[in-house]
Amino acid sequence: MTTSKPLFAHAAFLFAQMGFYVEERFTALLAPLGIGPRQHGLLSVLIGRDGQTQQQLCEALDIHRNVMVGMVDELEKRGFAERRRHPTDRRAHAVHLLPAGREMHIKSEEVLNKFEADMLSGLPTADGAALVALLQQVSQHVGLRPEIHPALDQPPGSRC
Amino acid sequence: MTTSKPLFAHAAFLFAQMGFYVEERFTALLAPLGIGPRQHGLLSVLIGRDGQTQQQLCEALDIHRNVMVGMVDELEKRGFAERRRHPTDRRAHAVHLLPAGREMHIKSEEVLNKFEADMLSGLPTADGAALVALLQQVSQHVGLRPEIHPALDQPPGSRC
DNA sequence: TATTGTTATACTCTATAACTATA
DNA sequence: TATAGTTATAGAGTATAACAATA
Repeated sequence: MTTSKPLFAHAAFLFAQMGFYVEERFTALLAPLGIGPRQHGLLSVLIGRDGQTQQQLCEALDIHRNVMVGMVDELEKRGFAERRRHPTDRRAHAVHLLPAGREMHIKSEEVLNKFEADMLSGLPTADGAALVALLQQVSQHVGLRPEIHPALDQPPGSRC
Repeated sequence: MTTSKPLFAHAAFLFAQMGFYVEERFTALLAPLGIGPRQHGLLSVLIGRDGQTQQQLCEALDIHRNVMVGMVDELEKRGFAERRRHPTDRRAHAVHLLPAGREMHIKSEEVLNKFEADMLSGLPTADGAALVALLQQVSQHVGLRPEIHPALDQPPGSRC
């Protein structure tokens, strides 16, 4: 049997296709705010818990520590967060949200919610919820931790 | 109301997360065969219809024509396909599959099917089918054409 | 004048490695 | 010796523009 399904019938193709679409579209929608998807993700993690070290932020978002430097630099430059001395480890920085950062996160999450509503508006609401639930199950089943974006997962040895 | 859902509850995050995962994992699984996901996609399109021009392949996969040159170069180098004269347009090349290309496609599709089976093995089969159906609906609703990977969609003016 | 395929150049993103100051 | 943060350099991938042959 070698009838070779078309790409559109493949779950993997659909995942990759939707992944690229979301990345591209969300980037475009956030552009007027002057931030990108990763900045939004970083703000979200900081909203969840303030004062984390850059290392912890790296692990939460699965981003390399070299890249995190630039991301926190930009948060500081925009007045969204600031580096403070870590209470117990003088090597580390504690990254703290500032009011402007919280305001920006509110705006970017509005953009995100509207984007998702539009994206799923072709489906009955029950189906949209079912889709999210199924996605969560698959994500968990393949070993992706919540809150983690597997952009840089393959380096065999060390990371972050 | 500003309770800010965690990232893991967001459909957009889950799509992006799964998209990266699939891209990365499928790349790793294909590596022993010496090809990448895009090569598999190109073979799939050629299986569907032989002798298309590079331009048509560009449109089918939404890949820039400059990139397609290199991709077809590699197909030729590996003996998977060859450029022939187009029957009616002497500017164009007709890309034809060779037996080795068909064999490679069989192998790479086996890899893909096994990968997908593993990925969805945590779900009841009915749920897996439902997930694929929902993904297709959403993909179509947001304007993604079947067989098309929106990697390079944003350039406002021309493309391909 | 527009289109197909091609090549060259520039730019972005990321990976690797090294360095410092602490632990 | 190992870790947090930082910086610099090199590589992969992609976009832009230009070109020759043909429509």
